[in-house]
Amino acid sequence: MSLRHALLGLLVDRRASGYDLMKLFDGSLANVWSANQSQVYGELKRLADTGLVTVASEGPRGRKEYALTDEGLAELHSWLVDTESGQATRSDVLLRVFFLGVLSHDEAVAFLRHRAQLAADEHTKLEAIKESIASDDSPLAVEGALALEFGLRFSAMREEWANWAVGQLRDTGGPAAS
Amino acid sequence: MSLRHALLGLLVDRRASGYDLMKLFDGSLANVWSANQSQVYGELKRLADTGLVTVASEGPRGRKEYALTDEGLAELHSWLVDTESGQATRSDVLLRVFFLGVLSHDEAVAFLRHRAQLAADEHTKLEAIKESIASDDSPLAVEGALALEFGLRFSAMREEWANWAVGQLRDTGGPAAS
DNA sequence: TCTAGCATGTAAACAGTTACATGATTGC
DNA sequence: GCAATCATGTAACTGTTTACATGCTAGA
Repeated sequence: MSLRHALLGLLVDRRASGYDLMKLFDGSLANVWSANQSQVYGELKRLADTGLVTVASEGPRGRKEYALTDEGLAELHSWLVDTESGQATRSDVLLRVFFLGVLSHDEAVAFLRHRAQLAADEHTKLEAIKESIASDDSPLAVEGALALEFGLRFSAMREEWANWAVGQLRDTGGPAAS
Repeated sequence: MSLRHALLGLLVDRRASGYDLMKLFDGSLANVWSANQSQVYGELKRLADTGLVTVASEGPRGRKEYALTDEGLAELHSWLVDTESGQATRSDVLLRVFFLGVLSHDEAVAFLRHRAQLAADEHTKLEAIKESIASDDSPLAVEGALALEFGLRFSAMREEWANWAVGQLRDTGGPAAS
């Protein structure tokens, strides 16, 4: 249950309404976590019921501004420090790779080339973001830069891997070569 | 909904019962996708209702062996070729990285070092798997090798990134340095 | 006035996890 | 006979998505 912690994290350095938080998800956090409206409002209500956040003020249009409580900060802290690990890796793409044998050689190559292209596109997109945050001095800049670098390295890795994999298929004649 | 396609994929080169499929998930596919018993049995029933698989034979203890139908193979094929992309990246770890500012410098460093260690451990584990599959000549060996290489590159990348990130914290004094 | 954007919520469905429940068969 | 393993299923709960529903308010 990380959505809860994402909300707590966002409330650390600002108060915000559900609406504000949704925009933050679509903005700064988009490459890392996503959430939709239903989920955000529901979770905020639950967080308020549990006392991890409070309704700090109510504005026009029924706007409710939420603020983090001490309990909420404590919960966030323990989640951050917590030595979990039980992440059941689930990769849509690797699952497809596993069944590449069902495709013809050409189809399999096209699949991998497409993957390489998607990774390259993402890399370009992240480079652009890197340029833009280099100038401004927003909060989350330090942590954002760490996450960004992860994305850059990951997309580069994926592109290299996909190109390597195309070579592998060529060498072996490929799975189910027609 | 990839579980459905994982099942179809596993049924391509063998017939299997729900029980067999669960073991396949825990075995060959464990690093790529996971599924539990309830899910497998439920999905198989649904697949049979839709005609994507059939009950090929019934054995002792109520064992039902499922086989892929032509419709099932067609569905698998179109899933493989399908140019999706809309994968909402959700990274538990990067989410934590984003909120690293809540932790003290030492805690943040410990977090990243732990990440580096986990990645290194995974790399070691995958190296061992690579040795073991080099010898035997099972089906899925070609595709499995592609997925394995992805895992090796990814774990190496994660370890390098985490170590780099520790250096970044040191340079900047770190978020919320105490 | 009217549109765009602010703002919150509910309902239904799907996906996935955990726990419980049952019973047959094989091999020792 | 007993234990291990084979084999299937149900119920309850959590998380996520999609769609629907409602209404206010600021500004052109």
